Amino acid sequence: MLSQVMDADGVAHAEPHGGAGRDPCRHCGARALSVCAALGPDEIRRLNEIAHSIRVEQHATIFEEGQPADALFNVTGGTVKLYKLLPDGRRQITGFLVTGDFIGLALNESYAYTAEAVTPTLLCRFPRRKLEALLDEFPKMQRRLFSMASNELAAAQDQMLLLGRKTAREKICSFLLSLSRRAVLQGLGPNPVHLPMGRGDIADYLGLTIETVSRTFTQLKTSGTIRIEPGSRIRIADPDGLSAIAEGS
Amino acid sequence: MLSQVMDADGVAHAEPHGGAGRDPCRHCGARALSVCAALGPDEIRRLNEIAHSIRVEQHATIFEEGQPADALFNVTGGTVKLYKLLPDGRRQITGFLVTGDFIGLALNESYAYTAEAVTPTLLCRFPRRKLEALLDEFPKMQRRLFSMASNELAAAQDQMLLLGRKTAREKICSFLLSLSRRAVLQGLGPNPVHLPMGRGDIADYLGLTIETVSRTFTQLKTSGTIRIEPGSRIRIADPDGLSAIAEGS
DNA sequence: CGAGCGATTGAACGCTCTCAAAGTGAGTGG
DNA sequence: CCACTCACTTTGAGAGCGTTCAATCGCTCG
Repeated sequence: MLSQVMDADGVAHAEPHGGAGRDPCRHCGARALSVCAALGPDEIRRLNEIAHSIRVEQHATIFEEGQPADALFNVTGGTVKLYKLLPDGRRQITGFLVTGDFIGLALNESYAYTAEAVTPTLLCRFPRRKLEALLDEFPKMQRRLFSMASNELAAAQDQMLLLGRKTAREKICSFLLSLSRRAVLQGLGPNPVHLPMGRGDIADYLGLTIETVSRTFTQLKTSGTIRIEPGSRIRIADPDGLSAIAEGS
Repeated sequence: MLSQVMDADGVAHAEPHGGAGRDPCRHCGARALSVCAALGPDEIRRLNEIAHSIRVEQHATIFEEGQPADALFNVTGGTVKLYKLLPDGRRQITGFLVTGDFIGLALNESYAYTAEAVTPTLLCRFPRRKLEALLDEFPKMQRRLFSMASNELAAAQDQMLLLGRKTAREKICSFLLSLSRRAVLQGLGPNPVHLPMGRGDIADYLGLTIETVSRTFTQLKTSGTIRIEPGSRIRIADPDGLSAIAEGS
């Protein structure tokens, strides 16, 4: 529904689209999912004052690793990937963010990773200084962000286990499971799973190559664990089998 | 100096060693490094009231993955490893913690990993409920913990890049560099680097096997990049070379 | 219908793992 | 004081999983 609107017109650059004075929060798709869910009306109003809604076209860069971290973002529609690069071009995607996710929880002076839109994306932009001031004023907001950072830390540790110790097949199955669980959190069904990103992105997220990702999908399809459906969708035909493989048993 | 004291006597189990009423903070080795560095006298006093100093012998488990997270810890001496296990025993160490580090920043209901003492260790134990209450009272403390979580998140992302995209040699060099940098933060010299953990722990931290870790050390020694010294110490003979390898160039 | 990009498939290579044995060193007991 | 023990580390040989290089397929969009 969101992507339909956004597919209709290509936007060249990030472009203000509401903001202070207006009321972008009122129709925000992330309202129930993100920081905002924990806030009172007064806090929402103050957040509203410093926030600007931003639209980003597919494949556009939101910010780059090493740039001064002037702003934080809340994803209100679409999918974003975060990645780090080695000098020779090897890439590790550290996360895919969807509606409700916060970009920039690692509140440092400069961005530790590049953020890029996987699909056309809507963001809510918060100037860092102003947000930090608000955090001092509203401990509840800070508490909420801290809690989100905690969850992200736990997810990062799961990902380390995946990257360091799982086989290609286990990685793919874990990935599909986590997408399925996330879809449920988003209020969607657990099956089939939509993969907005390409094979290359999946490979760089799981520490594999495109070819291995593709071969593993084929193999899971052949074994009857999944079915590949049109529109970048994968149906989990054997959820228990998928879970069993994902956990290495 | 600390380990000398602790090597002198074996302690069977975690054992209170100071706490409310006393003043464990006064002589705390982490005082200048940890949360406490950002706190005022009043806050320190209140922390002091809920904290207990704990001594843990080498190889003892501090808590296990999945247990209810009743307490958080601050490492005040020694080295601790955190790890996650797959059902078949494969292990991923997600971090080595030293003096000043906080265990349990992922403030969830249950521990997401097992914590185990690599060396004899001193900890400062905070009951979770009481600490959370203090956090509400002292936003500055919460801010500090949030900031530590942010840093840990950034470190986790670096580790994902390492696990997913670096070669064995690059992993080892990155590991040595990070230990060297950490030693400087601890007020020690950058060279030589002390490795309190065994090859197996290094392997499980870097997503390698013991044999590959050993072979890679030998190879770096042969190429003149490092020298292996007695007492689990490694001298970085060619810091620039080490950095170059670590970053993949 | 043709162009072009992403995905799939194939074949061969190589880095790391696995299995196995020898080496090393700290702690123990004779 | 020295030999023994046991755990850890190192070294060797061979195998395998995932990669690399290359070609084909198939979908989407002009």
